[in-house]
Amino acid sequence: MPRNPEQNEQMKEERRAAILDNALRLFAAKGLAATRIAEIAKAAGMSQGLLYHYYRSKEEVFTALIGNAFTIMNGAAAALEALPISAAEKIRRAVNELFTGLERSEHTGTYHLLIAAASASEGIPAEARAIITRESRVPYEIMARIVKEGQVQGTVRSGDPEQLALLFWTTIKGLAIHRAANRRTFRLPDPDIILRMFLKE
Amino acid sequence: MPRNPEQNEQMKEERRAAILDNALRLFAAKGLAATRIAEIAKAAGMSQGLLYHYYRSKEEVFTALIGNAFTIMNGAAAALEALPISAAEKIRRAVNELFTGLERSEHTGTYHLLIAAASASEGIPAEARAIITRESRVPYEIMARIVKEGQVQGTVRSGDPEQLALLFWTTIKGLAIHRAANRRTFRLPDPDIILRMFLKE
DNA sequence: TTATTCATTGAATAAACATTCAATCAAAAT
DNA sequence: ATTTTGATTGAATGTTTATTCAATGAATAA
Repeated sequence: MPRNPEQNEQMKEERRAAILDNALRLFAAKGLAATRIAEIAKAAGMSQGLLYHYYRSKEEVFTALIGNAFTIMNGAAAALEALPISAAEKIRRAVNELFTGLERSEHTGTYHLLIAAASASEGIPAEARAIITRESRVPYEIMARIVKEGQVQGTVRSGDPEQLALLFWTTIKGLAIHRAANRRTFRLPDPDIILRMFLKE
Repeated sequence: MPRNPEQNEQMKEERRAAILDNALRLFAAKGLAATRIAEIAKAAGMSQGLLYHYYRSKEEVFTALIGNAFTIMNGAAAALEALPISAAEKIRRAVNELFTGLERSEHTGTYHLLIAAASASEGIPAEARAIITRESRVPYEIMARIVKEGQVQGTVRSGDPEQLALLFWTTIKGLAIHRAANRRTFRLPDPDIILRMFLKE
């Protein structure tokens, strides 16, 4: 409809966003193979044909989402690491912010679920697999550095930093997945229980 | 080939087992929708037609696996609870046995992954969903009782037993999924780190 | 007005796949 | 030997679904 260059560009962005938002929800809930292009298009309020005007295939939509997921997650992790606060405080804040994201049903929680499912799944697009291989270590590495820093500062428990970082993220993943499976009844546990694994008391 | 009644029955059991074993691996790796009946049949060493002689549909195979998963997991949890040992010892043993299962790539680990993915996924067969709804609380309830028992015995940390049980299982789930996504590089962390969440030191 | 440019649609196409089925085959019973 | 029984096969069927495409519409430029 619009030909005004700026408006046009903005509408295209909105279309793209509508596709990605709805695809994220559907892919996270049902997986790549079980999600129908027709569903995504309908949920995004457009015809199937138009969706193909914006993305070349279902796989391309999926891959775009995987890219976004890591941009957001790894960006947040990097921002956390850069904060001018103690390592122990970084860990506390990480748990609290991740919990807040899960509680509010923000995209973040859904992204976590998408990544967890995609990482474990064979048969995802090669490009998506490449992104996962390249990016998925980042949060673990960042958390391992924070742990090491905290051990130097004397506030974080001793133990292999990589193991502690692994447990940090797998615990979060486990909660995100459990929440997805139990949206109705899910209540977040006390963050202090998790922090016990990492912080001296 | 065989008409001898016992041999016949045994071969049928082997066929069924071959179907279920291979379907478990494939469903856990790719999900229900992305797994092809042709793949399962080929992996199980039989024609597609024969598979339909044993199960009416792909969904029926899937549902059978979900049933088995809970039979095994909930049975193991119940057996653990019944052991004549202290609550703290039960928790230690649970972590160790689950870790052993994960380490050895036994079925148990794959079942955990299957259940985690299936629970979070919409679009699984109604009967499978019903089994999940009915059975999935069991391990949480058992662990909550063990925690409560341990709190009475003074060896388990204070805190809402249900929250502690939730964290116990979501942490295990998170590790199982991470392992599935990183078979090559995965190394189990020190069990004591997890036990810190639950046991007094 | 008319022409042009793209977003947009919905139906057509073609491939993938679950499921069915008619035909074998091998053992055991007669 | 012949018949019966049930496992087994592989090709045929029909449905579902991703993808393509020819046609439409709406805004600007000429």
